[in-house]
Amino acid sequence: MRRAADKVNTETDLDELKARLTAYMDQKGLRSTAQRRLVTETFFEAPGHLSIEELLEVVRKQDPKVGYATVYRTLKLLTDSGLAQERHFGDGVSRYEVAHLDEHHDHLICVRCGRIEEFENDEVEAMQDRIAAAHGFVLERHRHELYGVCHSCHRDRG
Amino acid sequence: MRRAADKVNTETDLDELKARLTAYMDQKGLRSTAQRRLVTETFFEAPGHLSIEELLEVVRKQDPKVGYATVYRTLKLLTDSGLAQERHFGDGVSRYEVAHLDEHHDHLICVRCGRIEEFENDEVEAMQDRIAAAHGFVLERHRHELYGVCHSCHRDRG
DNA sequence: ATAATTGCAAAGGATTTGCACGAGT
DNA sequence: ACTCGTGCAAATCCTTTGCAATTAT
Repeated sequence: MRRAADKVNTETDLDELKARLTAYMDQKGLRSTAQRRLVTETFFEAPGHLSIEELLEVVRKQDPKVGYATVYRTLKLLTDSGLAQERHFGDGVSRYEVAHLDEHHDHLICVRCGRIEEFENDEVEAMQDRIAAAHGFVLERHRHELYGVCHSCHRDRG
Repeated sequence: MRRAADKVNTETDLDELKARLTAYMDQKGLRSTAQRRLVTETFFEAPGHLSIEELLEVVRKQDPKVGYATVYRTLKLLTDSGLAQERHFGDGVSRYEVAHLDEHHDHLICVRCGRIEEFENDEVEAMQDRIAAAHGFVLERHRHELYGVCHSCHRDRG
């Protein structure tokens, strides 16, 4: 089990991600195009929690002709294949992060500067299962976000 | 401290809510109109987690001429005054619930039928404070949602 | 009277979709 | 060849806003 603090995807992770994507696309009869390769690799290598707009900006440095629709469609493909996860932090835009292959984590969001940190807590996870069970629910997933003021913002202006 | 299971607002709650709203409006120099009274009372008496559309539907049974904008604006007023809270459960619409005056709770959402239940767990709350502190955050609020299959959906189709 | 509120319709922002053209298999 | 993918623009969905008419104070 990796720790949530390991933010950067290693080269091995990247290979693993690409392999999974290829497998998924083969199985569905989908095609490997230059745009898809560009978008997916950019996404896999980028830091987490990007919006479509942010991702497109990076992508266009390589190929300025790529359109919004392609990025939306490619992220949908990644989400469907389980390699990306869509997140909403309340600012109206969808953000995506690479699905970590062997861990689960949640988020701390600074309400002043927007910085996003990750955390992971097995006790909370265990408690969630118990809560769900007590309500007769079979848990599939959850969302757990803590909003507050991060250390540097707190230092800077009380 | 009331329990999250007490879903229906009592008559006393209703009076308290109205009193707070009146106080807020007086202080801001806002006016009491027939539409506002209708929207706010409908909202206060309705079960939690309504979308604007759902609320408007109920409101229009009393007065079919009320428009979307009025409901949006009134809910904004309620949110600003602290009497309503806006929620997003991932289906693209904003939902609102009456701000409970003396409790905090989170949500369990059935991914099949959309049913929403509430839960409350002090241990989890305490843990959140510790997690935030460990990351140097001062916590303001959080979001904790459990998505799964509820008992009746599970019974009905596995 | 004065200023706030309403309802409509138009504008906004994010995301999706239709379609003709282009590219992968 | 055949089908899927792309890029553009138009369409859609939810929400906000401008404005003239209406209403509360």
